[in-house]
Amino acid sequence: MDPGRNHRTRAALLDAGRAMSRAFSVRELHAAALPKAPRLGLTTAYRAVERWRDTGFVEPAGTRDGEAVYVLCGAAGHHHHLVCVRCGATSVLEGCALEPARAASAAAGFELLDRQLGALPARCGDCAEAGADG
Amino acid sequence: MDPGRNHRTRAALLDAGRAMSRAFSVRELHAAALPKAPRLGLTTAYRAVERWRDTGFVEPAGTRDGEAVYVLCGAAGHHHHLVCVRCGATSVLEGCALEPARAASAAAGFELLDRQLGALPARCGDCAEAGADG
DNA sequence: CCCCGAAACGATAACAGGTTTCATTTTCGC
DNA sequence: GCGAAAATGAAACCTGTTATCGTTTCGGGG
Repeated sequence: MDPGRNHRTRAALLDAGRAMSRAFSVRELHAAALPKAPRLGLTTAYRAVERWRDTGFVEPAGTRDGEAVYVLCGAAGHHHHLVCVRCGATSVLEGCALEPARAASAAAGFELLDRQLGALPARCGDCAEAGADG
Repeated sequence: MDPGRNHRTRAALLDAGRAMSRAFSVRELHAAALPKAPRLGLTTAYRAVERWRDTGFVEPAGTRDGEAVYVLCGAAGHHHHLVCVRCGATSVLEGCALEPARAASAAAGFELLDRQLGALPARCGDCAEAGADG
């Protein structure tokens, strides 16, 4: 995560991004970085996330209320994220729990694009207790 | 799929929907039904898909070029669809190939919401040949 | 066959997320 | 410091989707 030229703005966004412990939207990132970069514009937050996505620092985790959300992706090897659709809490599935699905897909003549399934919708323990069926 | 009151419009949309052999957007459905219902408005197509989704006749299959797309969901039991992200071709995975993933998720304290994974991104054989890596 | 209330329709406007534009500001190499 | 290159951010724009609202269509009862 080279901030490139040392723009304070970019550094503030990077700090805010690193501090994210759950799935976050661009708007949330913007709000989180705002205290450290008061004049931060939403456009720049979008550009930062775009760059992070290209470099693999984050990956898309679907949408929440119509907004695209992302998760930090520190690990390098093949893995998948579990993302609580309610609170955004995340967990990592090491290895490839989708291998059976991939095999079944191949049998059907399709190649499963599990790369695009980097984030799997789930419900965390806390939210399961808190109720609201789904 | 009760067309409810026999509105020609609704019947035309239903016919067009049934004829869809691949994942389709609302706009595509609208275009497909237009010949049989010349004055068909886009709003009505949106309403039809909404109703179909509520009744389980179709299910969301992600987005393509920013448009939400849907797949027919004839089968009733637990199953998943494979959807080619390139051409929209679909296939059905009977049974639950995601059971291992579900088990792994439970071990991490998360409940995998495989209902929300009704459509899995994939690449069909034809498009795999046709090239364009992904 | 005609009338009536209810439901569905469809043109338009409103809305929201996301992207693009472009003038201004910041940074880096000299 | 100085200038070029890159980054920033406010605002305009585009597009998919939803809400509004007057009009049309349907089915049933007289």
